[in-house]
Amino acid sequence: MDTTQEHSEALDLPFNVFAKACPSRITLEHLTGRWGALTLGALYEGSLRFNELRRRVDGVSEKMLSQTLHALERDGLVHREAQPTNPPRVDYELTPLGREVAKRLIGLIHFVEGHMADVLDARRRYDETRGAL
Amino acid sequence: MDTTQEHSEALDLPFNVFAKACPSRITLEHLTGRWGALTLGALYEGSLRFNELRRRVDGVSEKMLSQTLHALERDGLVHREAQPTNPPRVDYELTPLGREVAKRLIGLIHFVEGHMADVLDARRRYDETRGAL
DNA sequence: CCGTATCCGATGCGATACTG
DNA sequence: CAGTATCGCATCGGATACGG
Repeated sequence: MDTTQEHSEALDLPFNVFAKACPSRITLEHLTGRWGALTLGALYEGSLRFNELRRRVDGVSEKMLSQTLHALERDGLVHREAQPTNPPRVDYELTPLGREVAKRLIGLIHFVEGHMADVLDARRRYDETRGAL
Repeated sequence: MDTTQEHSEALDLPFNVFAKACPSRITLEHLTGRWGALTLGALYEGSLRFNELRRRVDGVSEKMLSQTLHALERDGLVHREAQPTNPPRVDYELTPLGREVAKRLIGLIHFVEGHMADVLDARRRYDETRGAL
C-alpha cells in the first residue's frame, strides 16, 4: 500500500481541515479568503506587478492586497521578485504549488460564474417564500 | 462556436468575480468563507442533521453554522428538510448544484492537506529569512 | 512605483441564554 | 433537537497619509 495523501474524512492522518487546530485550515483560509482566491486566480495567467494586480482584482485596497500577498508568499504559493531599479519594479508569480491551487480555484470560479443564473433563481424563490410569511 | 460558459477574464460576459459589483463574488464568498467550504465538504458524504454537522465541522458555533446554512440554502446549494416531529429532526443535504461545488472544494481541500508539509517548509524558510533581518 | 503605518468603523464570530 | 437573540471582543478591511 502507499500512504501518499489520501484522507480528510475522520481519519487520523497528519492533516485534516475539519479538525479545529489543524494548520491546514489556516492555509485553506488563506486560499479561499476574500482576496486569496481572486489574487491566485489573477496570477494564473501570468506574472503581474503590484498595481496591475490591484487593478485586476477590482476593489482590493493596497493594504489587503499587500497582506494577502504576504500570506500567500509565506505559504509558498506566490513568488515575489523585486528588482532594485528606480522606480522599483516587483513581479508576483505563482509557484508550481500555487499554480495547482490556482487551477482548482479557477475551476471553481468558472463553475460559479457559469451557474449564477441558477443561484439567482434559487435566491429569488427563497426570498419569496420567506418574505411571504 | 458555443457560448456555454467560458469566461472570467476581462470579458464582458454576464458574470465575472473579478468585477467588484458582480453577485458571483458574493456567492463565491459564501462557498469559500471560513465555514462554507467545510460545511459543504462535510455534507458531501451524505445528509446530516444540525448537530451532526456541528460536531463534524469542529469549532463552528451554533450561530455561524446556522448562518452558513441559511446562506447556502438561499443560494440553492443546500436543501433543508424539516420533519415536524417531536423532538424535531432536520436534515441538510446538498442539491445537485451543491454537489458539484462541494466536489471541487473537496478536491482543493485534499490537495491542501496533501501538501501541507511543503507549505510548512515554505513558512519556516520565510520566517527564518525575515526574522534574521 | 511599491509599499508600510495609522486610524477607525463595519463585520465576524464565539459565549451565553432562551424558545418551540 | 434545532435553532434564535443578545452581547461584546477581535479581526477585517477601507481611507488616508507617509516613506523608500
